Amino acid sequence: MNIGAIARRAKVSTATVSRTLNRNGAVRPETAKRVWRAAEELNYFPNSHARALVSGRSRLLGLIVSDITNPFFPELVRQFESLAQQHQYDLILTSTDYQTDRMTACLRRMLERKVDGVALMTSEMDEGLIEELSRRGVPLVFMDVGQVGPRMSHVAMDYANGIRQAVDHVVGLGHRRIAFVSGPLSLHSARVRRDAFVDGLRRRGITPDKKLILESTHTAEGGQHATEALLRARPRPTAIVCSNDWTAIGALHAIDAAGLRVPEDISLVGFDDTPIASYSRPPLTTVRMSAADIGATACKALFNLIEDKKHEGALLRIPTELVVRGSTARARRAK
Amino acid sequence: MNIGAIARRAKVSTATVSRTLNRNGAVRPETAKRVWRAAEELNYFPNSHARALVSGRSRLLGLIVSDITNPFFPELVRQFESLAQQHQYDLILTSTDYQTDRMTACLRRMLERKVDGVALMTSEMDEGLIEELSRRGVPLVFMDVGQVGPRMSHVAMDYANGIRQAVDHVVGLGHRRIAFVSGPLSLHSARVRRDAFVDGLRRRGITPDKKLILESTHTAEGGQHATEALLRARPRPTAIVCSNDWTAIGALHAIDAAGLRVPEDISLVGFDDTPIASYSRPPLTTVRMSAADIGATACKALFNLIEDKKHEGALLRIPTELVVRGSTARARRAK
DNA sequence: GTGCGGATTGTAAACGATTACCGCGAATGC
DNA sequence: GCATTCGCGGTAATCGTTTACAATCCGCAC
Repeated sequence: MNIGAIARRAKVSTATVSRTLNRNGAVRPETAKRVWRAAEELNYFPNSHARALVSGRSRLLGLIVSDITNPFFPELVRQFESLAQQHQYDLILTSTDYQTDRMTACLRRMLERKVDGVALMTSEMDEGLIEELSRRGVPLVFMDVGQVGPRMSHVAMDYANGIRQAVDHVVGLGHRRIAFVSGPLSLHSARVRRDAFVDGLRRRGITPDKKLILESTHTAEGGQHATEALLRARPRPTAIVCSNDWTAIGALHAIDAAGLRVPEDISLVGFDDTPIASYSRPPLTTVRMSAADIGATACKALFNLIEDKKHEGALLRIPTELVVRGSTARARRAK
Repeated sequence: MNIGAIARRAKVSTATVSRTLNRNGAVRPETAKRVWRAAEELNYFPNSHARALVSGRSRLLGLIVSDITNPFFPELVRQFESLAQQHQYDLILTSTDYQTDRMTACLRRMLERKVDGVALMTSEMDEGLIEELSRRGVPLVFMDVGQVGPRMSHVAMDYANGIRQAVDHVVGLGHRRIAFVSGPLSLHSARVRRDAFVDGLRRRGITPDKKLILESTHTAEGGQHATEALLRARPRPTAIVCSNDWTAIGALHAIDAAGLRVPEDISLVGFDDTPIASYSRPPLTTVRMSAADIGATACKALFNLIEDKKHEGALLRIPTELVVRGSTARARRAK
């Protein structure tokens, strides 16, 4: 069931079959009809490897994330895939699991598969292979951390602004002892947020207290442990900003376990606005960074790079927005 | 940078290069060394399309799910992908978004890409294309709904048993008016669970009350609405079994909004044991069906089918386990 | 009748690998 | 000393497309 079989059945050459099936080149309508019918009867499906081999384009897009299990990603992947599908592209999804060697393997396979473009949102990098991809003209879109260059776009998230919004919000509510539960500081994006927190506090005339800034793991467990530690501080913080919704959920548990209440005793702010934020109790005040937007933006950026002859990359900013729900409240008068 | 370039540089033929790089065929060590060095120097990466074209195998696996955004899937995908990666397979991920035409498109693309196997967990099906895949000898693994046959395995989840465990648990706690929030009954798996609920009740000598069985959407919103309706029933149910953790979360909200408490006033059971279950307040009693297990089982089943010469499919059962947490308690003495 | 041009269609060369088959020299057996 | 075997490596066919180029057909103007 290849193009040759169709050709025989329709009594034409393989060239004509190809022309018909791809609707390019001129084919007399009656000839075309014969070809279509033959293809139909033989249940023909084109072989994309053969196609890719000769055309040099695979209609394959690579998407590399660190961990699909992180609740932030599914919506991103969904949007990305949906757009890719609309444009008849297939998606190769890989996770690095936060390991550099897996990242290397991923990129290598992308190279071998001749993907038409790669979007990546991970902190692990393999500079060598990235450069190799770039050298071979493979369009790249970095999400989170990255650069802009020829055939290289960057979807940047405005973490700094988001955290600043969070800080302004709780400061505006009268809080002064404000804690921050950071993600692993090995991650660039975590450092950015931590720095933005410190900076946000200073802007409002508050001297950050090192003891109130804890490193954690971007998980509920991490948030829980960090918060347990924070609650032992004296005087206790009256507000906690978390670098992630799930750490906030963990914090919620720790606070609950300590017999305190959110938001009456302690205000809590999350980050990302994943689905859990609206369904925790109380619902989380959080900073929205739309994963769907990011996925869609990245995919479109990739298409632009693929089609654009000028090969100019772009810097695309994802805005953040403070979503006030029930986990923050006015600070109680200092005792 | 193809095999020919390496051949020239190492002053051998392309055949020798291929033999060296694939470590099959006999090549004198010194010749091999020259080839490796040339490959290294030229930064060579094999072209998988050319490979696939001649070998007929693509080292590509298709994974089709209905919606990656459903919190049950990420862990499944992660496990599947991880295993695939270990075996040097790449993953093409597609979502059907619950639409049959997207399913058709997905399967068609799998066919064109000559994937070595497809695993699918969706309710949408395209019998025609499935059969086409099967006819072409593509191994298939169905999760959830499906059949066993030549080159066709089925990873079956024991929904019925899971629901029965849930029912037994609440009945054991003294509940008699037990409600069930079902998923959309257009889904086979939802019907199975609903039927198992009815059956479980009967086994314990309780006549199911139609008014206490509501169809919903497998989302938090759905659970919330359904529960609001349930709470208006008189006498009120004292326990609610949900067909999904997120509907249970929605139920939790509805109950809270009504000024009632879980588990004191109403006991609540979820299903799946997604991460949210342990981090809701109270933590959900739920039926665990390990998504990780399912993903791993499916992937292994696929490998078996790919390697097995006998082409025998298998039926693999995923067990369920009741996880008792804080959302269920003894029924209060009937007033 | 001849020549021209546009519309169709065919021939064959890529694309980049794998591999069946063959050739050649050296080692081995007798 | 000759045949046989084995180790190594080259030649060329093959996988299923696309596409440059050439060939053919047809209508039409002269």
